[in-house]
Amino acid sequence: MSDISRPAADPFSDIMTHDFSSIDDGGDTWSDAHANFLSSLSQEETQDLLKCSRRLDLKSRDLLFRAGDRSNDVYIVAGGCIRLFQVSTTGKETILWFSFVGEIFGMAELWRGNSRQIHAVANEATQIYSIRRRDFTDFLGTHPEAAMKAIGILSARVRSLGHILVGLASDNVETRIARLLIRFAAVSSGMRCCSGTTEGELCVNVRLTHQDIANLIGASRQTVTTTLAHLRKRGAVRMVNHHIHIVRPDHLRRLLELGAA
Amino acid sequence: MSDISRPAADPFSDIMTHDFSSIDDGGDTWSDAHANFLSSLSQEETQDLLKCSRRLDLKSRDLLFRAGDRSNDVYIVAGGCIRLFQVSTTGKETILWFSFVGEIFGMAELWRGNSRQIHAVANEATQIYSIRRRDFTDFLGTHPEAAMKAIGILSARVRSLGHILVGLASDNVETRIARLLIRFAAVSSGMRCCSGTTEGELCVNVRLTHQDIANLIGASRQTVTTTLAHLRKRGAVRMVNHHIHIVRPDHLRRLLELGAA
DNA sequence: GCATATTTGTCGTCTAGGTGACAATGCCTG
DNA sequence: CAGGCATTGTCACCTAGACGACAAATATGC
Repeated sequence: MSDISRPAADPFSDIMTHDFSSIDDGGDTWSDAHANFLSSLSQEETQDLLKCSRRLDLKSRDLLFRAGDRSNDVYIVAGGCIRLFQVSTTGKETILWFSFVGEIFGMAELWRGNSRQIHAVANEATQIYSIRRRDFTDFLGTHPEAAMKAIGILSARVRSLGHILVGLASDNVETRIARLLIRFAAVSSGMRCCSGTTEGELCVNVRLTHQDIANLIGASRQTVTTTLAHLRKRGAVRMVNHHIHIVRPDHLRRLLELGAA
Repeated sequence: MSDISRPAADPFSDIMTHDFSSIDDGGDTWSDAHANFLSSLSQEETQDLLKCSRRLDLKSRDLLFRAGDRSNDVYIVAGGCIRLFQVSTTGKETILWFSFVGEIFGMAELWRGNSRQIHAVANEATQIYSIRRRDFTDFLGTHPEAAMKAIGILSARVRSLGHILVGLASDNVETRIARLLIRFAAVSSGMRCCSGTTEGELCVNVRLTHQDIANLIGASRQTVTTTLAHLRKRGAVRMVNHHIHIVRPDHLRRLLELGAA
């Protein structure tokens, strides 16, 4: 495996230095949607929250939970990346979310009571803080500031899902890919690229197979391969060390503004 | 206009008696997603919240806010129904949400600061409580219980949007319509149907044109018309007073379980 | 009660993109 | 280092559903 998104030796130092607040992807701020919950808390809050957490270490592809599970914890990514997805009755996998360092996930299912709606697997070697439902709600109850932040994060997710929904309903595959790449570039801009970016280039610093992209945008793997080849031929993106670099961000952004080509 | 979803003379009495908690739509509980925020609050909380609210009366099709607006209020539906949608660059309208009596909306955009992401129009004559951002956040800060409920509602919306997303990515139009109808039947089960339902029948007590349905499920109006005609021919649904009755709910549910036919 | 606008229903026609089938390449593991 | 698995690339084929264009039926405002 390449060194893309390699978990930091000490995940904590990583969490504390992440800050994407200045990246804009035109309209929605991805950094906002993928807000770093943990680093938004004060030292004290962080301590109060993590003191009742368990650490989990996951290897790539390890399953954290599956739909139907009773597990009722909230999780925070300490290092690595978690893929959250749903499988339809026809067997098709749809990726709903990637959770990166510092992000909290599983929160939306706490208030449902019974069971998980989605699947969560480690997209690479990943470290997790696991917090029991009860501990987490207690924490929120006793830390109003943190509760507000939780509301902010859920709000961001609502907005983000809304955007994705609109895109899925009205854009063609090329546009959906363009949007995805720009968003992921914004998320991963915090981690410096293994092989350096040329001026003006954006690095999509996440390990994504064509199948992953297909599952993220609701398309078939073949179409993704073809469309990506097309974007490459036009010089909009290029492959570097098995991940994508956006050569001309404005090129892709124009694609988005124009809608379907 | 027919008497579908006619706002009650006194919206309050309506709000207080609504309770969909027993309706299940198989998997997700629509009633949960469309939780009645207002009636979930205690008498005291309700008073504290509404004392700083303004009442707005909207005629059918009145615009409450549009994308880009600076308006930063949260709203609660006192009577009627609000359509929340986004328009893509190509002019295609995607409906993200319908807010019914008692529901709160606009909340997800409070934490964004700058501007509205979506459009909101009255789907019929509608009464609204409008609460300023500041008042609302203060309210949440001083009423932890209510803050928790807000989190619960946002969580439900996240789950619901996730479901819709998965459906959009992997189901065909017929399945998406079936799912939509069942969900809306569950929501509107609280209001009794103007013309009575036969035993075992469900009434989709919402005013929806084929175009609306198309915008909700990401399809073209023509396809919706055809598919609905098909479902009618097969006896799964029937038209009563210009709204839809689900004659055989289990028929539609089977459709969902099987996935694409 | 009339005129206009909106909604429904039904055609062809056309295409984006799904599907299946392979070969080629690369990668990880024993 | 070899075999196996995952990923990419590229076909040819096919179909769900978009789109445009109507006519008919309804609703709504004046």
